[in-house]
Amino acid sequence: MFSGFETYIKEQANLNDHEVQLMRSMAVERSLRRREFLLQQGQVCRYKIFITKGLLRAYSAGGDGSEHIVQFSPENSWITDPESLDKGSPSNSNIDALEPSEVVLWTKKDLHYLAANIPGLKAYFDKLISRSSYMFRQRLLSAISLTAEEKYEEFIKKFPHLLERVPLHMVASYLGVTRETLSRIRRTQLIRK
Amino acid sequence: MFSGFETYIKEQANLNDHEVQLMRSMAVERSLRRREFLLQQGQVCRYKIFITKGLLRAYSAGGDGSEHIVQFSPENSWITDPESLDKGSPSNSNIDALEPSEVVLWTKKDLHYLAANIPGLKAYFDKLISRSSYMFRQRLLSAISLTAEEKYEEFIKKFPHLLERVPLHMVASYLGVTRETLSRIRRTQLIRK
DNA sequence: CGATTCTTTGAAAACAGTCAATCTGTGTGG
DNA sequence: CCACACAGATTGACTGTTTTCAAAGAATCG
Repeated sequence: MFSGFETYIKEQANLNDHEVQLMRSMAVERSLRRREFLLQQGQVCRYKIFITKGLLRAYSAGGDGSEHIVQFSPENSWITDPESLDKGSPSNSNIDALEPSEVVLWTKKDLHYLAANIPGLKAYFDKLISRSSYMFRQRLLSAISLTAEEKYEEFIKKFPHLLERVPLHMVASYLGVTRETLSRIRRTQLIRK
Repeated sequence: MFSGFETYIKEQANLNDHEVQLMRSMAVERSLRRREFLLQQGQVCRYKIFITKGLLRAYSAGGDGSEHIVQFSPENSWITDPESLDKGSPSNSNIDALEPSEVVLWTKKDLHYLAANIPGLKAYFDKLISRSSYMFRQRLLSAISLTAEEKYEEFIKKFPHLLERVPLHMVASYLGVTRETLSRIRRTQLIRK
């Protein structure tokens, strides 16, 4: 529902009531069933999505059955394919719901209008982009510098709550290892104690 | 020299002469010797750096001798630690010159002033941040989904020119494999032909 | 030239992936 | 309420890849 978003955005950005109403007037609310898609590889991404409830993920699927998860997005976070949305190019990502979810979404056109007319929103989006860039840079560094076990421990520290909501084979896919390897890492950690 | 930057920025952003002069008035020009540092791990990053000539890199060093290269920046590109610059937090990156280089740099304070007073520059910086975010996202995906050999081939396709300017052990460090592994990948590629 | 940096190679060990089987818990339909 | 299907997690045996360590061969710079 929109009210969840309203609460959130008022904490994060400096918007007056009129500005929030403007956002509401362009927002689309959707409920998602588990496994429901909001974007599939090859399509052009048309929305920027805010999650008010539930859990979504963005992932890329290889020709074989392999899936590589780029992002988990729980309630009070955003998800989209920024490059596809921005350029109108075909996405190489899928976005789907891991839990029954509630989302609010806007089209690119409306976002442009909103950002151009609500300075506080523009500033907030700028901050979002920066943060996401820092995060990917940091995660890339981890990917090229840490062992599988270290990556797993970093994941636990950063997202302790996610571990309880996401099946382990998806954590493995997020870390870039197979589910079997992750399972063995967890076993040796148990044994060591 | 600044003139190299001036040529570049006039192509990339919509700046009038007065705006370019404003940028010049706040710019610091520096010549760098090979191996000279512009930032070392633990310091707060104070500059955003434009390279007019030469080649710089940003990398993170582990307690052992390991180095992990996050970015190469040749002439007509930017380098900094965005998060450290932005937040004033200690950087976990080093930035140094791989070739004798010429750079132009600005402090955070001056950049804010410039971006706030030159709309075209702000738009250009926004685009830079987006691009860098797309790049890291893509590179992360490659890091968790490709084999070492595929990553090497992707690197060659994306930066054919860099291969001639960067020692192979640094390419290895950028890809997240050891120099020995990269050497063996290259050998099997030769044999296959 | 001499020193340093860079690249390659070999052999052994550590690590991660694959394939196949089993085990667990959950939820659904009969 | 039970039986069964299904998704998730684990395990073993095996294979393949990457790292590590040590050494030596090229290339480059001053």
